[in-house]
Amino acid sequence: MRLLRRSELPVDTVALARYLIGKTLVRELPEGRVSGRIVETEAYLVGDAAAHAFRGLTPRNRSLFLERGHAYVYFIYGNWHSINVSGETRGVGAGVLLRALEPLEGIASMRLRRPGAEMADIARGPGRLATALRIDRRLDGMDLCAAGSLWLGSGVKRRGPIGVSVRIGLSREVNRELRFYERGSPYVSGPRWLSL
DNA sequence: AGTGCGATTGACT
DNA sequence: GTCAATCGCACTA
Repeated sequence: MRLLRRSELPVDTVALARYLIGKTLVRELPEGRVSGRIVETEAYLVGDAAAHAFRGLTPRNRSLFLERGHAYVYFIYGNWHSINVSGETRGVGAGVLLRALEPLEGIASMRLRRPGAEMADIARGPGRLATALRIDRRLDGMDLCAAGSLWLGSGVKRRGPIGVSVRIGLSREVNRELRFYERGSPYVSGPRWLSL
């Protein structure tokens, strides 16, 4: 597993959302490395009414406007964090929501933060993923293409077919098929019929 | 200054 | 399957 270079990331948010399936998200913690294989993503595009960047740059969403490959971490529902990877050039607000991981390294560490969770549930869902990797707003704006406490790594296994569906949990733009997932993976979130 | 709600989760029926 | 929890942020006035 090696650090992905920014030049390897597609210069298009939809292409990036597909590209990230099968790649890894790596978190370096004092107790050791925690990592997982990305199995589910959603793209949030320019002009997309469901996107946090839709109404322009604000203090909260500014990381979405960074050069592709930076982290946008936000706090939601008073309890959870979610992480996006910015997807366009500097000044353009778009990103890829990371929705689920297949745990690879540091599973014991993840379990400490996800007590009682079944293996498949440890990082299934954006809030759970962030909890498992101890991701919070302090990591907002971090360059994921640089060695540090959070970074994107190359793929570690052969990739299965990628499925496409509508995005989960939205009240706007509900028909756009911008969710991508690894078919057959037990680590993918959402209702089963969405992941066939 | 006040209001409404959200890219969710976990507990409970 | 249903639903409350919980609070930062954007928007209105």
